[in-house]
Amino acid sequence: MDSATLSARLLAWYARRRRDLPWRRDVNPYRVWISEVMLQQTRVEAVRPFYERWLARFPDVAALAVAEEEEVLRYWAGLGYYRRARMLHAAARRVVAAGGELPRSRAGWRELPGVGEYTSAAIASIAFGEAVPVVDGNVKRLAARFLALELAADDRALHRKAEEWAGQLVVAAPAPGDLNQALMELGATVCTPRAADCEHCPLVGACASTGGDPLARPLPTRRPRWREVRLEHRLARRDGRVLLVQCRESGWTPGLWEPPRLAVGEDRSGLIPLGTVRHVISRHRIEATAFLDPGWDGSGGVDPERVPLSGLGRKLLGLLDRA
DNA sequence: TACACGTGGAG
DNA sequence: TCTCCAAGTGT
Repeated sequence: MDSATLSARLLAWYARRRRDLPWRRDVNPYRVWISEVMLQQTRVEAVRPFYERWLARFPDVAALAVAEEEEVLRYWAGLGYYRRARMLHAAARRVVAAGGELPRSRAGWRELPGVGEYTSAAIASIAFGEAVPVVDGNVKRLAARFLALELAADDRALHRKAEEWAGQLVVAAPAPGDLNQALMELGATVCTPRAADCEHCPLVGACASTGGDPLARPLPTRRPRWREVRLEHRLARRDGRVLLVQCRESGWTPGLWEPPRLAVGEDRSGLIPLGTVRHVISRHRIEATAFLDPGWDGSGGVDPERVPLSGLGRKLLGLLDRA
């Protein structure tokens, strides 16, 4: 089956089955940009509320550029991969400093911090109709199954094959942005990692995995080993304020806030064990024990509503509320 | 280049 | 409970 036919099938399926998502209403380059960055390695359902709040507070690139980083991070807190927010903010400031016009081409977008190979192609195709393929996890999975490629998800060879395959489809499509979104939508809803609903797939028959075992591809990747980490934190509260410190630039969640860690060997006399929380960051499994410091003099106190809390910080403060 | 970077949902 | 992994990017 030729690319034009496949593209037409995908577009027809997409027109019928596309989900109603906030960033698919009132499409403009800024909104597409925000949605694409939020969606990096993040599920649609997780993004939805963050996107709505963000757009209400930062409706355009100018509003984002003039905001303080602390507030930007507060609107991102809970979404994860916080570097995305800081790069988004830096990019907005750069755009505004250069006159306020957002780029109109893939190459222009690619120069902005936080906008890589995938995101530049997504924005250029969706917001400007540029016929460039997107290669995300969905497209790679679809390509592996459609072309019956015995390659692992993290294999660069699969990335190249997927780009080539999607490239043929997107140049054959009258609406490149919709074609790209159709591929990703298909991967997210019909041809998922753990299920393949071939009955409802517009590519059934043309796909090399039809009647076979689509779930066998792409091949499994090797996982990095978990690292167990034990931490101890000092918690204190006084007059509605709590003891918080800002995470270092070199840490897991730079710029975010959490209760300070107890150094190894630090004096624990006078501290009361509050409990333990578990938290996962990247490949680290953290077990954090909280100690209440009833003698805190209030110095360094922060209103927890006013700063972006790390996930671990949020869990630790939860122990404080129950104490 | 391999690795670091978050979080939460699904099975 | 546990593993996998989601519309990636930067170093």
